[in-house]
Amino acid sequence: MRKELTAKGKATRNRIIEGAAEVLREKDVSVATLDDVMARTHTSKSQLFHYFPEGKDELLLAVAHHEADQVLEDQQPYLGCLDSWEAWQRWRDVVVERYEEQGERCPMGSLVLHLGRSTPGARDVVVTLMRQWQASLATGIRALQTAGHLPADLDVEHRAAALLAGLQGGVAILQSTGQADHLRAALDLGIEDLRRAAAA
Amino acid sequence: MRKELTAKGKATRNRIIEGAAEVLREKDVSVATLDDVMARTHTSKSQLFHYFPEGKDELLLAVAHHEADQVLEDQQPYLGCLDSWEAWQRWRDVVVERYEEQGERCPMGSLVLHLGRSTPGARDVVVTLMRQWQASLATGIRALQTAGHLPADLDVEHRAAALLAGLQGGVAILQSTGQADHLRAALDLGIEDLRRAAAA
DNA sequence: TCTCGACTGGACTGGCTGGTCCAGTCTACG
DNA sequence: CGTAGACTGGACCAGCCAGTCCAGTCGAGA
Repeated sequence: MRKELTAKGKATRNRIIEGAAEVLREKDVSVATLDDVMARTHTSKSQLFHYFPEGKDELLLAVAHHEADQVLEDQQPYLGCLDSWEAWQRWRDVVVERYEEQGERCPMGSLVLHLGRSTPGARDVVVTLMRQWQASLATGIRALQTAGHLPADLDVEHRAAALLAGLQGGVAILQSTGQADHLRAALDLGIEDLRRAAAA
Repeated sequence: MRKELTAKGKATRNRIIEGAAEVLREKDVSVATLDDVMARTHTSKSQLFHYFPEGKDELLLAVAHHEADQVLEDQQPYLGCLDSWEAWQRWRDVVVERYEEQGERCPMGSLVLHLGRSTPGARDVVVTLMRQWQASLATGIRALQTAGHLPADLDVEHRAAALLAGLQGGVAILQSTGQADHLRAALDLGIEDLRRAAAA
């Protein structure tokens, strides 16, 4: 990642990343080849290695970063303002819709799984993503607290963690079985239980 | 899968499956090769293709079946008798322990992800596994109902689905980040909320 | 206009790996 | 025994694919 990238160079680099992301949304990492990326982005091998000297893994890592950003962005503006029960409901709908549409393909998941521990920094992408995600949920819960909808002694982080786990699991099951029931159940009951905690 | 397998043949076939399972517990599917399996099981290529004429995918599918059985078996006898709050707690402990020990490697997950839609029957393995898993949880919740610990009008399947999602998500996060916090949070809050439903 | 270095094209290579083939051994059974 | 067919060994093949190399082109700044 040198600085000496021309505007043109930067554009090409981005085109490669985005093209690769598209490819990975269609086929699994283990099946996707550099040739696929080349075809999609109208670039040659030398360009790929020009912008990603470390080779495939470096490109894949860049794509992972790109996709991680995308994941959170796709939930906006809802994820950013979870300050009422209605807002939570809307967020739930968006999440369900997004992942139902995405279907079984999960670039992030397979990407990081594939890079694994071999590539330093791969794990960090997920760790950061999860932290940010959970932080957003926690912020939402706190917003409910300050609005007086939830008791102040609620263990916010614990709740947020469980909710995120349910969401992730729902998505995982959706991806491996094709059924969204679990995702819906996890989110609905997660929110419902939050409400119940309010009553308690 | 012909019938004409000698006792010796069966033994070899099983040795291959179990050896392959071991290999996949150490390295990802996309990295594991038939040579790895050969080395581990002291077999030759011709044997692999003798017992799995369809090649690698057929072997992998057999391993997936094997692993799916293993997953549920590892939770016994606890998963089978969730008839008291203490039993649920013990089950929780076993699950957490099992997956913490297993660490980031998840043969089932990557296996099915890798086989994907290309191999018919691959998805069925997960679907069946999830159904059985959820059924066991549902049975446990019903046991609590009949014991009078939970109200009779509780939506059992819905609860079981959400719990399973939380569990799966916790495992997924554990595997991709190395932290078991989410798994613990999901199970603890899942059970706690069940209890709260009892009070309601 | 000249020049340097960023940028691009595409042929080539080397290793890996799934899969094939055939020759040889063992074993259940008549 | 003997033999058919299950079982085993390992050499060999072919395709794929990441990565290399070099010969160019383009463009910004002196």
